[in-house]
Amino acid sequence: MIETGAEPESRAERKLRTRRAILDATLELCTDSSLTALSLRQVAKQVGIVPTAFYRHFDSIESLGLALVEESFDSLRDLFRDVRRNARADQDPSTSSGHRIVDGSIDALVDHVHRRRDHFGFIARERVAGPRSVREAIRREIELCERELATDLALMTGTDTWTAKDLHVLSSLFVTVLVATAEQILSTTRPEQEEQIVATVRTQLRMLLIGVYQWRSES
Amino acid sequence: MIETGAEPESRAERKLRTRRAILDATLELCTDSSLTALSLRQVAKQVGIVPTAFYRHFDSIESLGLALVEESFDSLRDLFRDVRRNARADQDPSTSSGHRIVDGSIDALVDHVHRRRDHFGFIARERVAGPRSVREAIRREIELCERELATDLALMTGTDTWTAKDLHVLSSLFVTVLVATAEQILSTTRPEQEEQIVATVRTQLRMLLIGVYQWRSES
DNA sequence: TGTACATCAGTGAACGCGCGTTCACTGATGTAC
DNA sequence: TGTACATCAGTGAACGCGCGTTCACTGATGTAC
Repeated sequence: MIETGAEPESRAERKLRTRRAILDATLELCTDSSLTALSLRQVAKQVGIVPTAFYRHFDSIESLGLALVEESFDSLRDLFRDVRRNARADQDPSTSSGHRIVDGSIDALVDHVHRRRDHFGFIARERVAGPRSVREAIRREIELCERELATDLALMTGTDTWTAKDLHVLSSLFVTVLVATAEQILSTTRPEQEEQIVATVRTQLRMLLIGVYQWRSES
Repeated sequence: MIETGAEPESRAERKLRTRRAILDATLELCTDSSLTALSLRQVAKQVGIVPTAFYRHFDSIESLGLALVEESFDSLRDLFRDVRRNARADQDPSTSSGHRIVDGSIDALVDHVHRRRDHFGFIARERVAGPRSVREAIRREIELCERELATDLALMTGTDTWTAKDLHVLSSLFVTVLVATAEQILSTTRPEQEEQIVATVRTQLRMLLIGVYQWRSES
């Protein structure tokens, strides 16, 4: 086939593009309010298709929600990857009490939340207010993240004597603080307020790290 | 007037009773899904009144939501009062590293969350998924709680040299963990899972307390 | 105490509207020969 | 390469239903004299 200026778009490509548009429209439409308050017709209207065309892509708003859980957690895992790379490149906790790892992780968090407000907002909201199946899917993904982070923490200096249980306990606390911080960043638009949030969480993690360095697991 | 067996109910009393029924019906109907997905007609049906009678009590679902924020935070303040009384009765951190205060506070949390699942669930959900005005009202109330807790923390042994800022930072971390724990308790029905949640948060707070006892505020 | 009037919580019909879902369809793209 | 047929993303009419809100109303409770 001879290449022409006008790109030929296959049926499959076009379908994928519409699917993408549905996902984007949904993220945009539920920035406040939640999936459970969103109608199929609103989504179709935003995308520019007739309501019935929606069914070519998803069974229901709920299954569309499950697809959004998957792609939102891709964004969350991107953040985790950045944090991990950051921490590996900066292994000198003895002199800094982990300050640089904390600062770097928070910077990464802020950066990723800004870049994907839609995904992080989606997780924060639907985690408690979405349809049951969506809430459960999010809970499962968060548990995966906690487990993953726990194995990372085991590689840090100072945690070599910890039990697996204690590692998971710490991991879960980090994830809780991370989620709460993301929620706070998302709920403000004023930069000086955001700086305050960041300064607060930085101090919180430093306080916590002091405890971590002193902690000895009970057999 | 002569007292009879059948109680005479004034118009005002009857109105209050209906108002109460509307509040209760709303809490029950939105245990999953959120206020924004709730219709005035659903509420009226549950209460057993005609939809238009709703307007005798509230302008809209949103203003009904604001009333529920107030009464839900009454429950939260009850919890805070219990925790405070508990902590005051048990002032011996030197020997226990605050273990007994932590344990007592967590017990109080679990107890109150069970007794008012509806109120705590309402706060957790509408905090991120409610109508804007409801979200804002909840944010304000939580900030009040944080400030209140900060002044309580100032009275604890060991924090006498802390800056006001650091006290608030710590207070906000406690509230974050408290909210997250309440959310987790609410999302499970299996007792053994709840024990696990409680054990986890107990360890988390103990780790944190070690850091707190070592913390020195920078001038 | 009795009467005449005011108040107001709750009623019920009606409205226009957006909802999810069904169904038969169109017409461009893809495939088999 | 050309033709005949299959696929299938998107269309558009139609359905019965629940929505918020309006309006004029009813009848029990409350109040003034």
